[in-house]
Amino acid sequence: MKLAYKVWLNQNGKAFGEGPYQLLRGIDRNGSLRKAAAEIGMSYNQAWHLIRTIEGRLGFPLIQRQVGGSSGGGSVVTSRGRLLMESYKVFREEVREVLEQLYEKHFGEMFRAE
Amino acid sequence: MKLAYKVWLNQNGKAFGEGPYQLLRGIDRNGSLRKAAAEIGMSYNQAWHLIRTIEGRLGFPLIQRQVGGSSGGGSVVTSRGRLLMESYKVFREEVREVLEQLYEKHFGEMFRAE
DNA sequence: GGGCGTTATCCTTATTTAAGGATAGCGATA
DNA sequence: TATCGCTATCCTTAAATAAGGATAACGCCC
Repeated sequence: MKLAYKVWLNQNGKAFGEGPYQLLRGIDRNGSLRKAAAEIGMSYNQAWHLIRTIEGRLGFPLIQRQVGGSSGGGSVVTSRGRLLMESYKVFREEVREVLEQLYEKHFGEMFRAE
Repeated sequence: MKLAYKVWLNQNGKAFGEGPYQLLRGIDRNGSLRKAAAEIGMSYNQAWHLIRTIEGRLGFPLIQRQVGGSSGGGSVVTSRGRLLMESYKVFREEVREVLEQLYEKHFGEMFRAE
């Protein structure tokens, strides 16, 4: 038995969460949405739709696109995107810690004896 | 913008969460799975499958069934079911409080100015 | 101007999950 | 023994979500 959870920002639907966070991290490392998606086992298709959708809900762009060019193009995380990404990074870690504590407090004993 | 989340116990899939909790509460009040389901807008079908599935995952019964009888039958929450229900009640409340605090801490400022 | 890899879309097909209808069986009680 | 409301299932349909193929456009660079 263990605790499971999902946490996300909501504004007319999911506006930011684990998926977008991982995607932004990958873009940051690779300079490419396509590569970032491949890296986390997500189809480019899905990744593209995801970023597009949540940008619409957030109301500001998370990445700056470069279509064409010597390397074919690429994407970089915007400053607001980076700010959100960094905040979420700390937030998710603190959430993880506190939820583990609460689980232990309320259910640890109940499910340890089995 | 606001925080959204789901928290549940997992053992070979969802083993307990908000849905089952509300269902147990309803059974406690009504003495009937059917009435409890109707009360929270869930079909009896779905409710029956839900209870059955999570009982399998938990490994112990949440309710005791009475098939037939003067009133047609009914269900009552078992003692272990009640224990789980009560623990979850407090757990979920503390989760709510702490997640609200963390959201405020990390995103309150970011999304207040808009 | 041709090549290349990326972004930008569209569209079709699976897969999963939700919804709901239908029906049998049960057993205390009147 | 007939009634009544509930549990126990099965089965079909609908809806939402995921998966993935296909293709156009773009623009630096050789």
